[in-house]
Parts: sequence; C-alpha cells; structure tokens
Amino acid sequence: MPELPEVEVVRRGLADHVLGARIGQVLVRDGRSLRRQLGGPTALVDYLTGLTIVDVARRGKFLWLLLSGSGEELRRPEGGWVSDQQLEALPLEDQALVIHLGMSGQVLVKDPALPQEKHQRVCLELEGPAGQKQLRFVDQRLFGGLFLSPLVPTFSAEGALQAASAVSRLGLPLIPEAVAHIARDPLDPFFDERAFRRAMLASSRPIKEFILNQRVISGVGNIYADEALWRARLHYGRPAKLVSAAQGRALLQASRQVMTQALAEGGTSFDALYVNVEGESGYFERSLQAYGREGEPCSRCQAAGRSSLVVREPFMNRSSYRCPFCQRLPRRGRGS
DNA sequence: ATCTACACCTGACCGC
DNA sequence: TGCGGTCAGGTGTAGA
Repeated sequence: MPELPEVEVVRRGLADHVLGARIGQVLVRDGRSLRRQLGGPTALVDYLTGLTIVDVARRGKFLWLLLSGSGEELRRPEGGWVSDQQLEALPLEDQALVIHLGMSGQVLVKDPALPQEKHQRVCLELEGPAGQKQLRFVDQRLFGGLFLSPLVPTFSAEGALQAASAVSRLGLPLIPEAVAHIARDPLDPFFDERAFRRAMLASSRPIKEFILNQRVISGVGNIYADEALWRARLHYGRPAKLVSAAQGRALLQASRQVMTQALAEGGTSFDALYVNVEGESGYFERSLQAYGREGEPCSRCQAAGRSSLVVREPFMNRSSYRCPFCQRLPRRGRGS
C-alpha cells in the first residue's frame, strides 16, 4: 500500500542520505526479493559492487537509483560522500537499480551497528571514509523487489526527449526499460491531461479501475483512489467514458490535492509497514475521509447537516469505501 | 485485442 | 491452544 506519496517520501530520504555513496558489499538474504532480476542475485551483486549512487528518481510507485562506475577515484570528504558537483561530472552506467515497495516494502538507511530488521531481504553496504551506512530493503510480504534495468530514452507526445521523472535531481530523459510502460503521475508537470481524457472517453471500465491502471495514470493505489473519488463525489463503478470532462478534471485535481497533502504529512501509515528511510511513520491517516472509515459519518454530509455513514463494499477483489449519499451512481451509469 | 484469473507472499485476526 | 479460513492488495503474465 505504499502509493505515490509514501514512495516519494522514501525517494527524498534516499536523495538526502545516499547520493554520492559508493556501494560496497551487497548481501542478499532472500533471493525472492530479486525475482525480476535477470541472472539472479549473482548478477545484481556483480553489477552493483563498487558503483556510486548519483541520483534517485521516481515515476508513480517505481523508484530507481542512477549509478556511475567512475566514482572510485574520487576524493571523498571526511565523514561523507562526494559533492554534487563531482556527481554531475560522472558518466552514467547503462543500467539503473529499480526498486518497488510492493505491499509492504521499506527502504531504510541505517548504521551498520543497528540490529537488522526481521524481514530484511537485501542490504547494500555504503562506504565512505568515515561514514559507513547500510541501505536495507525490508519487505514482509515479498511483493516488492529490486532489479537492474537498462536505461532507455523517454519522449514527449510530440517526440521530443523529455525528463523521465519530475523528481530526479539530474532530470535525465532516460528511464529504466522496465518502467517505460508506466504513465506519468498526477504530480508530474509533464503529465498529459489530454491523453488522460482521451483514454477516459475510450474506456468503459469503472472509473476506479481506470485510475488504478498504472499505464493511464500512475501512483494511485486503493487508498488514494478512494480519497480522490470521495473528493470528486464520484462512485467507483461509474464507467470512465460517462465521467464528464468537468468531473474528470475534478478527479485529477482531487488526486493531486490528496497526494500533495499526504506528502506534506509524511505519507499515510496504518501500522509500522509504511515508513520513511529512518523508520518513521507519516500522519496522513488522520486526514483520510473515506478509506478505512466504514460506519463513520461522511464529513461533507455532516457539515451540510445530513447524516450518512461511509460504507465498505467489495470491488475488484478489494475494499472500496464511499459515501452512499454524495457518491451515488447516476441512473445512466448503473449496472456495473 | 481485450479482458479475466491467478500467482506471488506473510501475518493478523476471527470463528470454531 | 490450535487450526483453517479470510483479508490486506500491486504487478505481471498466462490463458480465454
């Protein structure tokens, strides 16, 4: 359930703590976290060892580390990694390390002396002259993982080279091949609203299924889908093509607002599973209006003097939460 | 081509 | 106490 805001919290943490770090020993405790790695653990270990981390990028729920092999001869300052200036001069390796948190993944940056986590699967030793740290990939349910993927160019709709990720430091027009099919997310300035609208009009799938499709819009998972639909007053089952242009814009706007707010509060957390790189939980759960609020009053209805209680309904083999008053199916859209 | 079904996982929780 | 069933659900792929 880490969605865009939670993954961005992790990305920022990595950008703050591991840029310029040189990767030393790589320890794979559980090969199942490398299911997508061609050649298995050996290939990952062989490739990563000795490389320097030069950038951390994200698109939707995918994170990736950009690497350089030429960092070895750099002079590393006392107690830290190399400078930004040095980093920008380094030539990129042709593969990035892609990380997906799946349902329960965490990326922690910790002192090697601290005890390892129960579900730690992979550990990268980060070497500095004084500072030694570990990048730990922890994942209880093993839906997440790490793997190398070759960088390929990214293009805009008009065919121009375009930064693959709005949030990377270097803003390179390169994306890991394995992430190239993922659409830009609603917080990406290059998000293509017209393409989003075209796809909406072409789809008879329920609107919630539509916005969960990472090929159409990325970063949205079950929690923020329900929150955005609540804000836009849309029923999850409404066929996408029957959502008006104004409602579609409202939905996109709602997803931006809810994710921006969640990011400002450090992400959503239901338990200790979703945390930043220092192991701390976010506070956004307190701000959720629909998700997880079965039986509680809809705050919008309450403010208007009505009483209606949020309901939980099965949809797409998972739970959906909505207000039965302000998120109804119009007559035309019934039957899904 | 489009869509559905399932595999991948662990742990918390619930009813018996 | 134990034990089976259910739920949490993102992503990729096999099959219809």
